[in-house]
Amino acid sequence: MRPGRHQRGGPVQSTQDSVKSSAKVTIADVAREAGVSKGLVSFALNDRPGVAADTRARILQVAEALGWTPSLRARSLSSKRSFALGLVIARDPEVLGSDPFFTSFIAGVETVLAPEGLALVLSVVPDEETELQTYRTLVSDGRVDGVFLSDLRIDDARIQCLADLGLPTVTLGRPDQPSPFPAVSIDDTHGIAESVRHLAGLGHRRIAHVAGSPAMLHGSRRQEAFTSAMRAAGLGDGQIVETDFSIAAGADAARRLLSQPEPPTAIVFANDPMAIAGIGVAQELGIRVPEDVSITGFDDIEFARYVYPALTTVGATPLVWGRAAAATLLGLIRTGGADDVDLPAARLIIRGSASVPAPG
Amino acid sequence: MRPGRHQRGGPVQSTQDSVKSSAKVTIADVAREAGVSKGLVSFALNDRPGVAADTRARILQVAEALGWTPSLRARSLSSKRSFALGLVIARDPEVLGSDPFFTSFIAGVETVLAPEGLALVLSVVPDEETELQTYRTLVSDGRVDGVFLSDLRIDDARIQCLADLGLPTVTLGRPDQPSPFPAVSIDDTHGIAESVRHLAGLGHRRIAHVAGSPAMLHGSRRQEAFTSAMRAAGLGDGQIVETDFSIAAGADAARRLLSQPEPPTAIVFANDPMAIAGIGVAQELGIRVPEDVSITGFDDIEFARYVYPALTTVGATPLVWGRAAAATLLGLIRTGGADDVDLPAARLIIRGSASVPAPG
DNA sequence: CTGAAAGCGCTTACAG
DNA sequence: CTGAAAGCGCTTACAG
Repeated sequence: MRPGRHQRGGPVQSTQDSVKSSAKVTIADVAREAGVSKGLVSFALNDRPGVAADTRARILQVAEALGWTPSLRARSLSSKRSFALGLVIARDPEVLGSDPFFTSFIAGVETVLAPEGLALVLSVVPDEETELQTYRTLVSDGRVDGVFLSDLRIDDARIQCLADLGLPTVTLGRPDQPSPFPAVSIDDTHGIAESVRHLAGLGHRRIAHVAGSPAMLHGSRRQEAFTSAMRAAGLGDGQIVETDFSIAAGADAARRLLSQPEPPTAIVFANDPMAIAGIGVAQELGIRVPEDVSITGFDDIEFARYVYPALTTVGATPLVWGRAAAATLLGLIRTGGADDVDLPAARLIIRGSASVPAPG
Repeated sequence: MRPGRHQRGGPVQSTQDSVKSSAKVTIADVAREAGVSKGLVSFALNDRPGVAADTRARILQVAEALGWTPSLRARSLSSKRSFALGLVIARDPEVLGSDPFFTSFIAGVETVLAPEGLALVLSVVPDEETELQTYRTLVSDGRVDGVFLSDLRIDDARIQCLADLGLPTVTLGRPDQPSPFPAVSIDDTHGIAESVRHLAGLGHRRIAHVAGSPAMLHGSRRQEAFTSAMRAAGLGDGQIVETDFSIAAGADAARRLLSQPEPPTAIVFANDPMAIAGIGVAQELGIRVPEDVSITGFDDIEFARYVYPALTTVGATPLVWGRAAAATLLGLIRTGGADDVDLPAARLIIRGSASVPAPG
């Protein structure tokens, strides 16, 4: 079949012309039909006080009968709202693809937005400068009524930027600086500490950590959690290799750690994709998992259950996080304030990739 | 630290009041300052003919000086456009998370939308009925000027729905029915055929296929490609297990195939996540990859390079696809018509998971 | 080539 | 509790 040229409204014919004609009903039609003013229809629609109960009922009934849907565009212009929330993701798309966090997070967000008639505007940008520019454009275009701020960084410049823009924001996690925005957080240090204790309990002494980026809050926080858990277990500081959270960097780190004269007997990875790459590297080097080296991850992505050996990891709940963040942002926008939310800590899920170290 | 309550505009103070005051500049200010009518400013902004070159230059210069950004909301209301494109994804979020297709696709879309000042509205819905309802809402709200239709299905009801709604659409792949919409496609049958030929060339005779959902166009098309390639190689029809493309189903299928008395010596998986699960299952069963069973995938997700053995697979290019689809949809919206686009066929990428079968 | 005016479809004070 | 009117900030025929 050769590529062809398509015009709008081609071979497939519309069978529902009623849809199109009914799309033209306006508030004026409803007002006339109900015998009231447009203003009153608006009041009834928006549940504002000052409309007699029976009048309101009649208005809503007429609206229903006429198939009236208030024009979002007109409402936006006059009320200066956009009925949409924004999420800007600044990551290399290649890296992004291997991290299922955002798709689950977005699915969680949608469960609260959809029933409210709100939309999600998504941007994927290559770097922080573009991200800041995107926020400015989003605000000057009036595209969104608020945004989610993810992947918090050390001294995150985006917080001041969003505060300057006056854009209602919810941060995913608590920033390391004064922030005017509510934070929806999940404790991830607990899971790292649990991982270390689990491995120490199995008898491991040389435990290494493949950390995420120290410039990112969850990277540095997990690294700190690792260090203090190691000390608490009397195992010293433990060897640490920092990465940018990417699979490639995780594989490199694993290769470096396992190629040493005295390699660790266990490695705690800061996320699942790196841990899975770590399993691959070990196998490639002829090092058995978990007999020769135990491996743990973080996130519990779906792959974790299906690689071999199945990955012992910390279970994050991005869907729940998305739901909570959306509810909080909505509350902030509607009431002008919102409380911080602390989600239940992520817990260790024990599978096959960690076991007692081989003797010797 | 205890959760606290946040008000808008808290401790962080705005340092750029100019931003806020300049946000109030309207077309009337520009018109007055430039000594012309609002209409003429609008004409100049939109590059419409009928404005003297020097007048246009003066207007744009004044606009620049005043820091005027035309109000998207006002433009939307009067021009009946929304300056946004939509993507609705109907998948289980868990399954979605393991498939990096959409994040890369979206990144590709963004590269063309951002420079045009257009936004992407994203919806993740649980099922087809909700998806259809989402399109209707998108249209009646005037949220988007067009949408991308992905994951094409056999007898896809969404095409008629979108045609009825009169919503400009680009389909990812060519539907199996008359469609009024341009299609942006990538040939994936070629890659499957290449996989079969590669395996046959290595000496495999018993080759199985873990197919995707037969209700989905790319699932059934890849399956047909497998069958005809097998016949062309004189290897019969080959054993086929159908799945829903999920990792879990892929693992089940692999387990079933490999637990037979006379298991296949090679398995062609319809996507990478299932193939990776297949490698895991084989290892779990003590079956060596590729010595005892060769495995190939489809997509070339990032993980494919980092599992062990690295996955021989077919390289898809979702980023390129996103770019082409966005360009096509834009063209359709602006000119009322657009040509189909055929992207270069996905090609086989040879890595370590497929080799000559063990003798015997 | 340019201006004055109506219109897009709502919301929101302001009167009564 | 309800109505009449102005306003949100653009675009678009219609005149000239």
